[in-house]
This record gives sequence, C-alpha cells and structure tokens, in this order.
Amino acid sequence: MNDTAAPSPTAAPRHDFAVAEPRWQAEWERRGCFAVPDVPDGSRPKYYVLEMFPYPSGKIHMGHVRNYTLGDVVARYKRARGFLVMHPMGWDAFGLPAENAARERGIHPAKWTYENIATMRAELKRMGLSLDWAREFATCDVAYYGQQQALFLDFLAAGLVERKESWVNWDPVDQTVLANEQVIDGRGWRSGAPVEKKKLSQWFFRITRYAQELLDGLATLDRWPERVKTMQANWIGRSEGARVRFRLTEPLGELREVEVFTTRPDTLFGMSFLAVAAEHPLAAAAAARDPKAAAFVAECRRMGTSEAAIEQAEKRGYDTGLRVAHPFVEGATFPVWIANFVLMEYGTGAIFGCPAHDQRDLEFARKYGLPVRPVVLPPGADPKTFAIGDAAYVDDGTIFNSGFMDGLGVAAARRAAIERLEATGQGRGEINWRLRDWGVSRQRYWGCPIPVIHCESCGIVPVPKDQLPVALPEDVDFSKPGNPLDHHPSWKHVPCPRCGRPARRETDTFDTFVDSSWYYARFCSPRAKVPVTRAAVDAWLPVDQYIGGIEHAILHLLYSRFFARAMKATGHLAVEEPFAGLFTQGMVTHESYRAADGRWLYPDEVEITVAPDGSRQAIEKATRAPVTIGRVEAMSKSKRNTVDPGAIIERYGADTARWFILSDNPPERDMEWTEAGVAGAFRFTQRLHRLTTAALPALPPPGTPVPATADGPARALRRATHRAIAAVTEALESFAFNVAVARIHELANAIAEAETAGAHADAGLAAARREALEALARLIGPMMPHLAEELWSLLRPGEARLVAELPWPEADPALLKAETVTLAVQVLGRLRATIEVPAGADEATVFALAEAQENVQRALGGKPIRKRIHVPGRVVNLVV
RNA sequence: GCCCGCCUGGCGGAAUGGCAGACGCAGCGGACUUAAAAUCCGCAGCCCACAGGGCGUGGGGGUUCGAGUCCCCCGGCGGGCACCA
Repeated sequence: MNDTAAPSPTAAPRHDFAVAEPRWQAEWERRGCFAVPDVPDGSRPKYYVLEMFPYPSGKIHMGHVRNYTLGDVVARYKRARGFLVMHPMGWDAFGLPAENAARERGIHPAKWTYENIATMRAELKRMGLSLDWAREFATCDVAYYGQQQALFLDFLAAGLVERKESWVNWDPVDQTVLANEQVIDGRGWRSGAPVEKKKLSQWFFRITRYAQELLDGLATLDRWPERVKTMQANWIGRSEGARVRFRLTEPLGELREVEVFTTRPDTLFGMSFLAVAAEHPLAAAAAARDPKAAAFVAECRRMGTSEAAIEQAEKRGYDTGLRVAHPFVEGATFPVWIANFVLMEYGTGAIFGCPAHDQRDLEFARKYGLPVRPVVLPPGADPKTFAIGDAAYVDDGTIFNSGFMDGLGVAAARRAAIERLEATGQGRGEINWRLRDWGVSRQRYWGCPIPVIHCESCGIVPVPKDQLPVALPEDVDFSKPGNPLDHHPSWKHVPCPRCGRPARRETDTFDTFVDSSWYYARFCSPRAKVPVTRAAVDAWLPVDQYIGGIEHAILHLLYSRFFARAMKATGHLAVEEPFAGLFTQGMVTHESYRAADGRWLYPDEVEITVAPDGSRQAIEKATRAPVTIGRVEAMSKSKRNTVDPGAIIERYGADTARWFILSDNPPERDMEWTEAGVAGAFRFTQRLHRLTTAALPALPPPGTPVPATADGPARALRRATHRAIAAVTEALESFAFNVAVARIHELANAIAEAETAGAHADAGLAAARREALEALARLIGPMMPHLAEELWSLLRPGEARLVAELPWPEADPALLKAETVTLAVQVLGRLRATIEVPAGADEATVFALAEAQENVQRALGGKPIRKRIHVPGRVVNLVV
C-alpha cells in the first residue's frame, strides 16, 4: 500500500471511524435493529434479502465485501421503506478445500472450517452489515445436515431419488475420484497419472422430472436478469425431434438395432454414417470382439468427463465394420462408427451423421472421407450444382434428394418424416432434454452423509428418521488415499434397520450443491427440529432479493429451483420459485505485479510512481528492483493480486470500503480495486463530516421549517436537495448504486456552494442547509451506515431514533419541477445551438426561437425547412 | 468447441432512440501555508485555418429527422459447460 494515501491529521475535528464504527455497531445490536421473528405479526410487509453465503476459506475477500455491501444497501433501504427485512448470514461449510487442508497440513476439516468461520464472522461484523446474526448456521453443523438427511428421506419416499450408474474421473494412482477441476490436461492434479473414466453406482435427484416446469417457471421470474434465464433455458435444452431405430444388418450379440435421437429427421436422406459414444453398449460389444475397437474405446476413456474437454478434442472415430439399414431407403446401409464427440449423456448416446447439414458431422466426414449428400436446398440455389464446401448448410430451405419429402420446407419435412417413422414402426416423435439427472454422490469425508444402509438381504434401506442424524465420525485418517469414511474401522458397520443383520452404511456424502439448495429456507426457522417450519417459510419465502456471482447462474440456481419444487411436493413449502428477484454482481479485479525473476507480488509489496507523462512505474519495496505491471484480472491467490479487506477496514474504515465498492462502477460489472479509489472514498467521508460540522453553528434548531418565501441560493439548495432525494431513491431502486453515489456527490457540492454563498446568510438559507445536511445524512444511510449515524447525531443531538430506524426521506414534487428547460437545436440532426425556454412553452414559440438563432440560420443556409421535430424538454430538429 | 455476456476521454463510468462524456479518480493551473500535507477555486475528449468547424461510444454495414442505445457481420475480453464453490 502506498503511504501517501494514508489519512493525515487536519485542524478540523475529524471523523474518527475507528471509534465511531464499533460504537454504532454496538448500538444497533443493543437496540436489536436487525432482528426479526420467525413468524412476523404481519403489521409490516416482509422483505427477505439474501446474499449467497460464503465458503469459509480462511478470510473474507473483496468479492465477499462487494456481495455483502450490495445486499446490505438493499436491506437498509428496504427497512427505511417500511419493510420488515430478514437479512441472514451463514456458511457453506462442506467441501474439498477442508479435506485438502487435512491432507496437506494435518488439520481436521472441522477444526479448520470452524476456525475459518470464527475469523470471517469477525471480519463481516466489522463491515457493519445489518444482519440478523441469531439466524446464523453452517452447513457442516449436524443440526443442519441432519435435517438435510430428513429431506432426502422424504425425497426418496416421493420417488424423487434414484440410484444409477454414471461415469466419473478416476485417478488410478491415488485410487480416488477427481473433480473436473482436479483434472489438468487429462491427468490427476496430485498424482499426474492419466485420468480414466470409471463407472460407479451413484445417487441421483430426478431433476429431469421437472424439466418442463423449470423451463416454464423462468417466464414468471420477471426480476431475474434475462441472460441468466437464457442460460438456464439453454441448459435445460428442450428439443423436439424424433427417436429413430436403425436395424443392424447383422446382429451383434444381443444387439439388433441402434436408437438415435435427432432434431433433424428431415435430413434422414442425407445420412452418411451412424456414430455411437465410446460408452455406448454397442461400442462395448464391438470392443469385445475387435481389439482395435477396444483400443479406441480405451483411448476415449482417457479423455475425462467434462463436456468442454470432449468437445474441444480433435474429432476422431473408429469404423466398427457394422452397418445399419436406412429406415426409408430399401437396401441402403451405412457404416457404424464409434466417435469421441458423441455424448453418452445426451439423447441415446448415438447419432446419425448428415454431414451436409451439421457442422460437426461435416468435419468428421471430411476427415474420414465419408460422403456428403445435400438434402436441403437453400432458397434460390440450383439443385443440379449445389454443393457443400467447408460449411454445412443448417438454415431453412427446400428438401430435395429425399423421396417422399421432396419439395417440402424443413418444418413440414420434419413432420412428414416423423409421421412415416411412426407409421412404419421405426421411430416416433420425441421431446429430448439436455438437462440430466443430478448426481449427488461424492466419495468424500467432508460432506453430509447420505442416510441409507446397504443390506445384503434387504438391499438399500433408508435410515429411519428416528435414527437421524447420521453424524460424521470425528476420528478419521487422511493419510491413505480414497474416502476416509470408507476405511474408517467401525463407522459404516451397523445392523440393518429392517432385518437386524450386519449391514453397511452408505459412505458417499452429498454434493455440496445440495447443502446450498435449501439454506434460504432453513434461515426462516434455523433452530427448528424439522427441516423448516411451515409458518416461517410461508411467511418469509420467497427470497425477495437474492444477490451473488454470475458464476452461479446455472447450477446453484437451477438446483435451488428444483429443491423448492421437491420440498413443495413433500409438503415442506408452498412456493416453487425460491428467488423472486436475482441480481448478479461482477468480480473484483486488480492489477497484477511480477518481479523480474517471475515472482508474483502482492499490491502492498509494490510502490507505484506516476511519471509526468502519466505512465506508471512500479518497484518492489523490499529490493527497489523494477516490477512489471501486469493486466487487471480477477483477484486470485496464485497471482497475488489480492487486497485484504481486513487491512482496508483497519486503515480506512468499513464505510470507506463500502463507499468505494459502490461508487466505482455498476455492480453487475467487474470492478477494479485501486488504492487511489479507496483513498478518494476516504476523503469523501471526511468531506461530509467537515461539511456538517462546519455548518452546525449556523443552523437553526432541529425542526425549524424552511420559510416558504425562501428564494435565491436557499431555493437552489432546496431544489438540489429534493432532486437528490428523488434521484438517489430511483438509483437505489434500480441497483444503480454508482449513480446514487454520483447524486450524493452532487448534493454535497450543492451544500458546499451554498456555504460559500452563505456569507450573507439569511434564515431561509440556514434552514435550507439544515434540510440539505439532514437529507444527506439519511441518503447515505444504506451505503455508509456508520457515518450516517454520526452525522445524524451531530445534527439532531438527543434524537430518539437512529438513521437505521428512520423512514426514507421523501422528495417534495413541487421542488422537482423545472422552471425553464434547455433545448438542443439541431439542423439535420447536428447540434447548432441551444435555447432556454419556459418549461411549458408551445411549439410555435420554440420553433420561432430556434430558427432565430444566428448559428441555426447559418446552418440552414437559406434552404426551406421541410420538417420540424420538437421533443418537449429535449430537442428541436430542423430538416431541410 | 458450445451457450451467455461485455467493449464510451488517461482511468471508472453517466445518458426513457433526442445536447455524448453527469459524477468521480488521476492530471494541470491558482489560492491558503515558512514549507508540505490537507482543504478551497478553476481547466480539461481528440484535431483544425479557433466568434467557428471537423472527428468521435471496439471495427464495418443498415434502420431512423436523429443511434452509445435498435438490426446484421467481424474483432477483442470475460463467465458457464454438470465432482471448485
């Protein structure tokens, strides 16, 4: 950190945040300003503000500061607008990092997690957030995950859970399942061994059952960003098409046909091959009798399970030598390939290839010399000469070379093809979803145990509810690879609840997305001995404003929407959509710094100097050696471009940190944390304090009305005050916090101007100054809550209510109306002059005045005016 | 690769299809000070033949009396891609 940015003493009494901030935090707590009951009495409308709860990684980071500041502004603003606001906080506390800490540093995951929570809770408290801390919980509290197990049992009984096989990334050296992020270039991050795909029996939530409802529900979410809804709709991926059965020309073992899902049955006559995924039963059967096929399948298995890895890999295939018959063309047969770009999870795991009208099929066909036969003719193309080059033709056109479909458009041909498939028993129309069931099994210790027991006689037996919670054992050994729960000496050995014979506990734990899929509901009755109490969730849900990172746009939000539906189906909730309003914030970024030897340096290890030409140089403080200033990117520990919020709050106070984070840019965009920006925000807090204290001796007593006759500077200041109230209100309502900040700057400027004018102060101006300063203190309340209380207590000593308890100020409409307006005068859309007219001036007057302008006359050049456009209050445009 | 965004002065940004650059940061000039810091006042998109004019919202095209804003194409940057949270 740059020393020149340090606060330095001034002559005037300064706002001492280090004293004031803890004092006001204690006062809010003493008065219980932010506590709300589980079941409110209904005297005020409820408002539920929730920010995505943090993973307790160690310390809070700037992303948290931004997230929780945004939420706190909403919470405080809505409270002032008369709502009963619930604003809770908790911890998303299960997950891999705790296990990594255990393996790498020998700290027990629970100890590591709860210590981190204690640190981060203290940091959040220093931010002055208006939270109801009585509702706090961590998902690793047995009181939470025990209730999660109860929910699971309800879902299981309701048929919303099933067990099936799926593929995982397997590290053959560490003998463990790897997360996608642990697979780097196809190798395990710790062992470096090539990763293989392995099939495991796992638990799944049947989210696909709600595919249509989750899609339809998006239309009701009018306070969600469009792009999030688009992403979810694409993810759910409804597609209408056909399932087509292709008969193998000769059976392969028990296999006699291959089923394909296609959205383009209209292009069936353009078929040139059939391809199956490497995990497809046919590929397995082919591999069993053909070593080369087996080798190809094995190679595909080394690719990892992520869709990105599969789709970015070079398209490769293996011709099995098998052939299938065409459903419409008697005697025509096509080769069956195994292809690495066919996804087993989507459709039937098999496709028919029509290279002329699908880009991926085309690339595959070109690579392996397969025929390319166009069957859709673009409008205006000549059927005799039309040929496909490098690009498949995927748009609409007229079907040709296609027997009974010839001459139809694409849509009609689809219907005709499906009709024929159904008539001949070779297929049917089908709706297919991209959405897959949600696999929730994880072979890990630090998660919620899945409450089932495997019995050799009874099969899978749910743990009876009266035996919940299934608590994690504390004595676990992380020295061996694999799941510590699985090799714990005693934990998994239990009698079968049904037959009493020795049985085994499920040793898989839940995906941590399960934990975060219902925490919003648990906050309504956080100490209940059931997952949720109906009275509480019925009163508080849905969340009115949910705030978090765009990176959760799909999975977390979709899973939460599923959970709300599943909880409704099992009688826990009445709502289907858990989040009525959603706001997605941008990331916090910072420059990165790199020493000549390649070391990344933290911002406070670097000293920046600005040359006269504006260019910036950096040196390392410790060595005085030059440092390369890198690009601005997301704060990350690896690049060391992080700034510790604790240090910032220590140095500048929470209000400054909050103000800077709000003022820098629109909250949905990435913001750049800069030392200069924080220092500027700090100076502004001092300026507001100075403006207030300097004015105090000149102000009339609290409650003195502004004389109605006030004019001149007094009237100008009153207008500025009321314009600011209106503008800040509008900005806060629309999440334009940076604009709210700008409007508050303008009000401060207006107050300072009035102070200068106040050399000949009259009673009117003095009263207007009080009005302005009081409004200012209250308008900053949601953003800089401590300073707001401080200024308010200076202006209104002895006042019973805190800013946190006051209603929001109201703008006087009479003071908002403009008396005159400035109009732009354009000639042919180009600005030539501006004119000042009374607010309600009629068009004739406006045009006459506009055309009389010397500059306008010159621009008109004597040509006749063909058209006059007048947008009242805005612009006049003269067309010649 | 696929899906979704974003791009405006030196920088962050503002702007119901209607005066582009509000407000702030950095900068420059001045006042105050023994001096510095702090504070206060002022200047400031770029260019030119400077009472004026031209060019300007990533690049190219279009719609419109009028486009940062709407449409099409291209480029760059970012988020997600199902076991990171």
